[in-house]
Formats: sequence, structure tokens, C-alpha cells
Amino acid sequence: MLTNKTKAQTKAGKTYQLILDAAAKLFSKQGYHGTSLKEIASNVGMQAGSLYYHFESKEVLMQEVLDKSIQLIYSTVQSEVAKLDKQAGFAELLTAAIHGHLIAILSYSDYTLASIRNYGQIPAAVHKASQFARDDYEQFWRGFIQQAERTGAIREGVDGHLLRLSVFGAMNWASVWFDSKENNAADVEKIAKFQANIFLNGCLPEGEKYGI
Amino acid sequence: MLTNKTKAQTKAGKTYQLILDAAAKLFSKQGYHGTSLKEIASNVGMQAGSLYYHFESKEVLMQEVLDKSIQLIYSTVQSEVAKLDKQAGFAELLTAAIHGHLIAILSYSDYTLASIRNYGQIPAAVHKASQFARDDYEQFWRGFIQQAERTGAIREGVDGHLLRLSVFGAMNWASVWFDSKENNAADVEKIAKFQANIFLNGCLPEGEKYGI
DNA sequence: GTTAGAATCTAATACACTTTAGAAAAATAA
DNA sequence: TTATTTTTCTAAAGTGTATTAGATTCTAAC
Repeated sequence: MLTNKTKAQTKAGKTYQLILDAAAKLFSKQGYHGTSLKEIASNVGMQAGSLYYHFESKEVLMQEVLDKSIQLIYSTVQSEVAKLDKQAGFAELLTAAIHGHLIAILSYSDYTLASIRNYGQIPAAVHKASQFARDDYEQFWRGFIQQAERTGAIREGVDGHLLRLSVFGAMNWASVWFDSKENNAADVEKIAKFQANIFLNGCLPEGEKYGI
Repeated sequence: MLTNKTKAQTKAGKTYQLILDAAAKLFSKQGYHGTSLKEIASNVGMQAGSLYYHFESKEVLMQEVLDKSIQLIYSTVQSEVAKLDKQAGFAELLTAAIHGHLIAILSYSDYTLASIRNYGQIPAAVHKASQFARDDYEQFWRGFIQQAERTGAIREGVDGHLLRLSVFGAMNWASVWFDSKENNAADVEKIAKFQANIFLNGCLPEGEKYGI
């Protein structure tokens, strides 16, 4: 053929995305095992069997959803961090990373919720496909926190490992209680600033310290 | 009959608990829809059909697991808080509550993981059974945080609502990465102290503040 | 308008699931 | 021991599942 369309322009390419979106939405709400191919197909106006023209199995479909989830998060975080000055310090970096992560998981919540909710209750083989991307993203956080530990941007005695896990927890949990119908982008920024503020400064009144 | 045994002593009572434990373990690992009654029954040496002598349906079985999960968490937190002096301040209270919550979700992780992982992907009717207990527990946290806001134990401008949700996120997320085979009770206490420390004091070096 | 290829549907296979009813076995009481 | 109750099993019903193969329809190039 003479016309040379990119994947996103072909009919199959568009259908592929529609299916992926529907799958992410349903996986996030009902879990992997609680969602049937018939239901996914129905959401895009197809019959269950027709999905197999686009995906080779339900497991692969889930793999794609998980993979896209990580890609969305990491790229959003990177674009937020890229806005910073070159000489931005740890506090600015942490704030930007939290903001990016929250934008991703609260705006593309179908994908990220599918990832968060189903992680741990899907076959191990399904995980592997997105493991590299997940490691990459984790390494990014490890990296700038470790540097903060070395340069003294973090208080002596604060375990960087536990800090990262706690920040992740606070952020990811937001995808459970945040209601994207009631809230908007401004609210996301408010949450991001709050969490960065708390993890940097704590919640005690200025000048007060407890137990250190 | 003359003998008047308590429920836990009867054969049925013991079997009931065994089934509940097996169900919690499997629900936590594979999710509600990913776990079959056959699998649960097999874990206690029974046939799937026999479960119906003890439970009227799979949904009710899940309800019991969710209910026990909340009971375990709340009672553990209460017993930790009860150890405090009467005039204990907000910082002590928060630390004790975090410790109790973490003990519960990391020690009885089958039940609590089943609750956390399946929340949001099970039929609404299943939720309702444990909603009251959940509300009670949430009210406990709301209560002492609101009081801290009123008395100035929390810095001006810190939203108590977001603080509670962030603390919950950091704690509950621990159930995802914490490995009870590798770690022990001492590690749980370490995590609790770390999280209380971070939420109270932040991670910046002493004397430093950012953005306030 | 014809034709090749892309996209979807239909219908069936094979299997797993929850739940039920009644038989069987085990435990307890008389 | 015998009778009764409690507990478990067996077998089946009915429904839903992922997946496949082949027929069918739609799309786009010529």
C-alpha cells in the first residue's frame, strides 16, 4: 500500500487503545479476576472473541495495562522534574516528584489503580513484563534520596529507604480515597504541596521537635 | 444436651475459625474473585460443598474476614493507646496509634491485607457489613487529630484531614512491601517510630524549614 | 466496482465456578 | 448398644469463563 499510517492512526491502533482503556477501567474497579473479557468487549461495542484479534490473551492485556501505568507515572514525574532549575535542591526535587506522581496516579487513575490494586494478586508471569520499567522508576527515587543523605539535605538518622516507602504509601493511597469526579487539578496540586510540606517539615508547630 | 460449650470449643466453632483463616490468607494473596471455595476448602482438608454447613455463601465469608480485620486493627490500636499516661500529648498519641496500627496490619497481615487489597473490588453489599466498624475506627483518628488542631499541637495551616489520610497511606502501604518472613516485631516498632518521627518532625535537618 | 485484506461475529469447546440436595459418616447422648 | 444429632461427602445443576476456528462483514486500494 502507498499510504503509510502510524499505528495510532490505523483502525486497529485506535481500537487497541479503546480496549486498553476499557480494560484498565474495569481492572481498576473489579480486579483482574473479577473482570471478564465479555465485559471489556461490551464496553467497546464488541464481542468477547473479537478481542483476540488485538490481544493474544487476557494476561497479555493486563501486562499492557501495567506497563502503560508505569510509563505514565514515570514520564509525568520526569516532566515535572525537568521544569526545575539545574541547581534545584532536594526539597524542590521531592516536591516536584511528588507532584508528578500524584498528577499521574490521580489523573490517569484507571491505569494506576489497576496497577496498584492488582499488584500482588495476579500471576507472577504478568508482573515480569513491567518489572524493568518499575525498577527504573524506583531507581530514580532511590538516586536522589541517596544523594540527599550524602549531602546532608536529610537529617542525620533518617533512613532514606523508609522515607521513600512512606512517601510512596502516602501518595499511592491517595488513589484509593481521591474522587476525580469531585476534585480537579488544583486539588491535586494542593495534596502534592501538603505531602511535600509534611514530609519535609513535619506537622509540629514551628520550632518544636519531638523525640529527636 | 447437658454440656454447654462455648462456640470456640465446639468442633464447628473450631472449624469455623480454620476456614476463616484459610479464606483470609487466600483472599489476601489472590483477591476475592481469584480465590475459589474449592481452594479454601482444600486448605482445611474439606470439600467445597462442606463449607456451606458453616457459611451461607462466599460473600458472607468475605464479610466475616473484613469484619475481623477491622476488629483486629482497632483493638490493637486501643490497647497501645491505653498504655499511655492520661496526660499524654498529641505526639505520644500519634506514635502509639501508628505503632498499634502497624502491629495489627503487619502481624495479622492475612486479614488486613485481605481487607486492604479487596476493598473497592467486591460487591457493595459485602462492604456494608463492616462499614460501621470502619467508621468507628476512622472516627477515633479524626477525633484526636481534630483536638490537636484545636489545641495548637499541630502547626497552623496543616490540614488534619490530609494528615490523617497521608499517615494512613504510609502505614497501609507497609503491608504491601513488608515481608513478615524476613522481618520481626522489632522491625515493626522501628517502622512505627520512623513514621511517627517523620510525620511529626519531617526529614529536613534540625532548624531547617522549607516553604513555610 | 472488484478484490484483497482487515476487522468482527458466531458458535462451539472445554473447563471452572458457586450452590444445592440427599446420602454417608462421625460424634455425641441415651 | 442404640438413637440422635452434627458434620462431611458425593454428585449434579446451572451458570460463567477464556479461548479457538471458521464464516461474515466491513474497509480501502486499484
